[in-house]
Amino acid sequence: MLRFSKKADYALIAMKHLALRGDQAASAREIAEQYGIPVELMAKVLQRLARRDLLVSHQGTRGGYKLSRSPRLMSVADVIQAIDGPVTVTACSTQDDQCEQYATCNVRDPLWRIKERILTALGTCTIAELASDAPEPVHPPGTQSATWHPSA
Amino acid sequence: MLRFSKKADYALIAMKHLALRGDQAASAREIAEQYGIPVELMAKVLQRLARRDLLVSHQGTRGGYKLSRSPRLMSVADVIQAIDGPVTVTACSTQDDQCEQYATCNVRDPLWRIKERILTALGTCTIAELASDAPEPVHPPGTQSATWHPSA
DNA sequence: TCGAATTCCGACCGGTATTGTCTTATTTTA
DNA sequence: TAAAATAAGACAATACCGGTCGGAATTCGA
Repeated sequence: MLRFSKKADYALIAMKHLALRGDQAASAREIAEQYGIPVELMAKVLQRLARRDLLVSHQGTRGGYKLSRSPRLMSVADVIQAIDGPVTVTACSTQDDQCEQYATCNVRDPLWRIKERILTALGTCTIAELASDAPEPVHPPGTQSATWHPSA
Repeated sequence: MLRFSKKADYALIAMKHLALRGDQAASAREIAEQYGIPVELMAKVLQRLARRDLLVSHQGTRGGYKLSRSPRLMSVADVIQAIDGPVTVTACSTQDDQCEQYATCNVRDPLWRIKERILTALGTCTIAELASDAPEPVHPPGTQSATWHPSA
C-alpha cells in the first residue's frame, strides 16, 4: 500500500485551499464543509499544522488559518511530517528502534536509501505546485528542495 | 509514517537471501529461522511471491524456493506490489475508487504524480542491488527501470 | 509403498493504530 | 454580552495487520 494517512490527505487539501486563498484566512468549518470532511477532524489537523508553524491561527469570531509563509517555501514532505511524524519506510528507519529483526536484518541500509529518495520526491513538490497543479520545471535531482528552507 | 508492511519487509529479506543463494533452493523454514521470522508467516509471503511469478517453488521433501529470474530483472517495486498490491499513495490513486472526497478533492492529480515518482524510486532499485548492498550507478532519471522487464 | 518434509490455502483471532465524535475551555469580534 | 472561532483532551468505533492454526496436496527417500 504505502498510503498516506487520511489526516495527511486532509492536510494537503487544506494547504492547497489556503494557498489559493492568498492572504485571506479560512476557518476550519469553511474548509471542512467545502470538501466534505468532518469538521472536528479538520480542526485537529489544522491545529497540528499551526503548532508546527506551517499555519498561523487567529482565534475569535472572524478568526481562521492562513499559511505562515509563501507556499513556495513549503513542501508536501513538510506537511506529511507535521501530521504523521517522520517518514519511516521500515521500523528500523529510525536509529532508536525496537525492531525484532534489527540484528539479522539484511536489507536495512538499502531500504534506508530508498527512504531518502522518497523523501526528496516529497520534498521537491511544493505547496505552490500543488496549488497551481502544474509540475515544476524538473530539478537536477537533489539540487534544490523546498524542504530545506534556509530560515524558519 | 508511509511504512512498508512487515510482510513486504520479510519479502525483501527473503528475496535478498535467495539472490545470494544463487541457484540453490531454500525452504521457508530455513529462511524464517535465520532471520527470526515466524515460519508460517514467512511461508505465506513466499507463497504469494511464487504466485506472482517472482519465485519458483518446488514441493516435496527437498523442496523450497528459488528466484524465477535474475535478480537484476526484479525491482523492489515488484516485490512490494506482489505482497501489498499496487502502490497507492491515497485512496484515490486507483481509478475505480470509493473515496468520499473524490468529487471535491483538489489534490488528486498532483499526488498521483508524486506516486509515480515514488514508484520509479522503488522500481530503479533491483534485488541484485539489494544483494550487493551497493547503490547502482545513478540512472538519468526515468531512463531505465528494472520494473519494465521486456520479457517475463 | 510408506512416511517425512515441504509447499499450498483458507479461516480466524487479537491487538493496535486510525478515524471520527463529543465535551469543555478560551479567545476575539461585533 | 452573545456568537464564532480556535485549543485540547477523552473516548468510542472500526479497520487493518500481524500472527496462528488446521488441513490438504505433493514430492522424495528409505
